[in-house]
This record gives sequence, C-alpha cells and structure tokens, in this order.
Amino acid sequence: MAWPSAQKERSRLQILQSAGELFTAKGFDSVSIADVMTHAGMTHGAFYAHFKSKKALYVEALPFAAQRSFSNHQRDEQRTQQALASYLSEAHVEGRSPACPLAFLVTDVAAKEPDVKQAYTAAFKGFLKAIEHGDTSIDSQHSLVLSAMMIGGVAVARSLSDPELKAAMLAACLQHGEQLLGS
Amino acid sequence: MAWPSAQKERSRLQILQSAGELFTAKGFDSVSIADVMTHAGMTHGAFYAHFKSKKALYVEALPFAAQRSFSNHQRDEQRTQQALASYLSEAHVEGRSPACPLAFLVTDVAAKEPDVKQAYTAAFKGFLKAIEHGDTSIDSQHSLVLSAMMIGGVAVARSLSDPELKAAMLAACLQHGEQLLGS
DNA sequence: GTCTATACATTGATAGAC
DNA sequence: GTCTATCAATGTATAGAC
Repeated sequence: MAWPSAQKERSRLQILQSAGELFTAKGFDSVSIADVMTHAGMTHGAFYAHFKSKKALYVEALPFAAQRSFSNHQRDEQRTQQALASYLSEAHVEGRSPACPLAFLVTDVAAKEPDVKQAYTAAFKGFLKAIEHGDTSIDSQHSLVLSAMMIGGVAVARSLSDPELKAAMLAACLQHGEQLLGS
Repeated sequence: MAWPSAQKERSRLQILQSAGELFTAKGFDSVSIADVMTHAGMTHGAFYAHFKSKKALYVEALPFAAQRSFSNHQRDEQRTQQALASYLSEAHVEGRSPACPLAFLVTDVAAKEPDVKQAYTAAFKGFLKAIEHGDTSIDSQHSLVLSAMMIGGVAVARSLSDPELKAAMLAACLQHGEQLLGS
C-alpha cells in the first residue's frame, strides 16, 4: 500500500477544519457534505476519497475541533484562570473564537451512535485533564462540577434570546468558577 | 369564527405530547412529522390541520415538554432538594422519567430561529423561578450557577459513553448542588 | 484526487376524497 | 378532521470522465 501524498493530506486537513467549524456552529444534521466541501474549497464528489461516510467525518472532526478550541482558550500554557474567563466569554458564545464542541454539541451527540459518543467522551476527558493539570489545584470532583458548569453555562447562554440574561449567566458562572479554582 | 371542538383539542394535545417526547429524546432534526403523527396515533397528512409548520410545532412542544418535566421532578410541591436529586438522576438521563428539554435540547435550539430561542428562554426563566421559589433560599446569582450545572451535568452525562464517568458526573453535581442550596 | 452528473431515499408540505 | 397520494426540495452516496 502507498502512503498518502502530501497533497491528499492537505485536502484531508482542509475538510476536517471545515467540518469542525461548520458542525460546531450549526450542528451535525444542519450541515450537508456539500456545505463542508464547498467551505473547504472542493466539490462534494471529492469527499469520499477521504472519508467513508458523513458519520465517520463527525467522529474525526469532533476531537479535531476540540483540540483547536482548547489550545485557543488555553493559549498561555497553563493559566487556568485565564482559560476560564476566555471560555465563559461572549466572544466564545458568539462563535468569534474557535468554539468548543463539548459545549456547542452536547445535545447533538447524545442521540447518536456509540462511536460518536466515544469521540465526545475522549475529548471530554482531555478537557478534565486540562482543568486538573493547570496552575491551580482542584480535586477531581470539583473539576467535574466546574466542567459541567462551564459547558452548561456556555450552552445555555447560546440558546437564550435575552442578552442580559445571557450576560448574567456567563458572569455568574465565571465568578463561581474562579471560586472553585481558588479553594 | 367557531371554537375548536373537544375532539380537535384532544388531537392537538396528542400531537404536542408526542412531539414533546420525540423531540426531546432524539432532537428536532432527527424526528419527522410522520414520526410525530404515527406516535400520536394519526397519519402525517392530518398534521397541518393543527399546526402550520414543523417549526411552529417545536415552539409549542418545547414549553409543553418543559412543563411536564418540571411537575414530574418537582412533584412534592416545593421540596427543592428532592427535585435536585430527581433531576440529576440516571433515570432522568436515561429518559425513563419525563426528560427536561432544557437539558436535552440546549444545543438543538442554539442555531435555530429567534422564536425557538424565545420559547427556550421563557422555559428557562420558569426553571429559574422554580429554583428560587423553593423551600430553600438561594440568591439569583447562585440560581444561575445551579441551573447551568444541572443542565450541563445532565447534558454531558447523556453524551458520555463511559458509565462510571457518567455516574461520577451526576454524583458530583448533586453533591455540589446540595451545597449551593444550603448556603 | 477532483470534477460533473445522477441514482436513491427521506421528508416538509399540499391536494382531494371521504 | 383525517385519510391516501403526490409534489418538490434536499441530501447521502455512487459512477465515470479527466
């Protein structure tokens, strides 16, 4: 068997990047393969030279987007407090910074096949590790609480039509999160 | 204009009930009108005598399902601690008790039209009120944190493939929630 | 490997009989 | 008001030319 050419690898990454953005922003079902491919600069026929199905793409795009989001919100190595504020910001909720699929796709994943849930679970464990290995000390129980509040806070904020309530939600979660990190 | 007959009203409620269950369990896009109508004991052609579109049904089914879930998890009037435990239970996550659309559909609503988000927002405000008007005292900031943690905890738990992590998540949120209610 | 074209299934919504 | 039948649109996946 031959290796994939460098060009093929580039196309593949383009597709993953495109899918990560679009799935996270609009949800799996609301994005067509044609959407993904157009946004990646190709036509939809080329898709199946890289992935065997739309679901297979989802399983790979989810951790890909998670990685991108993590390294963005946590860009200063391990400054956990900074990462918390960045995560619970309006910029994140509005999608102006690379969005976290753990928050944007929680519900989306729930009713899907086991391998999709496994991809989510793996990414979530990475999320927990990042919280626990930061520059502040937190036990595993509180890291679970913190993650639920961060993901829930962002997800709920995103679904609210009332701007003030949205802002209040993010502020309350941020403040409580700082408390959890400082205990 | 004439009133709706009692029979029409019954059919309408059947549809709302069916849609509430199915949308909450599988998400809006994964459920067809035919699914809803079959589950309601009718054929899909009859749908448009009651609602003008699938989206219009969503806007009505969401608060309908929320109401049903609330009164179930909070069946003993205002015993907030009990309601918390019921909400953060595996039975709820597995969908064995009437599921809360606020948790099961957070992500689903986010990318949809403003009126859908308004329906979600209204239901969420009801959720907050229920927390604040319970038998324990909690300020509005902590009720926001608690709601984010409850919704996030249930939503994340539902998307995890690892049973132990799922149980740990629910247990951690429950314990911290009791703490929040008792301060 | 990427393109255009198309097969095939699903589904939201409408039409007309009863 | 509910039924059966059907239209029109969308979207996954495949086929074949380049």
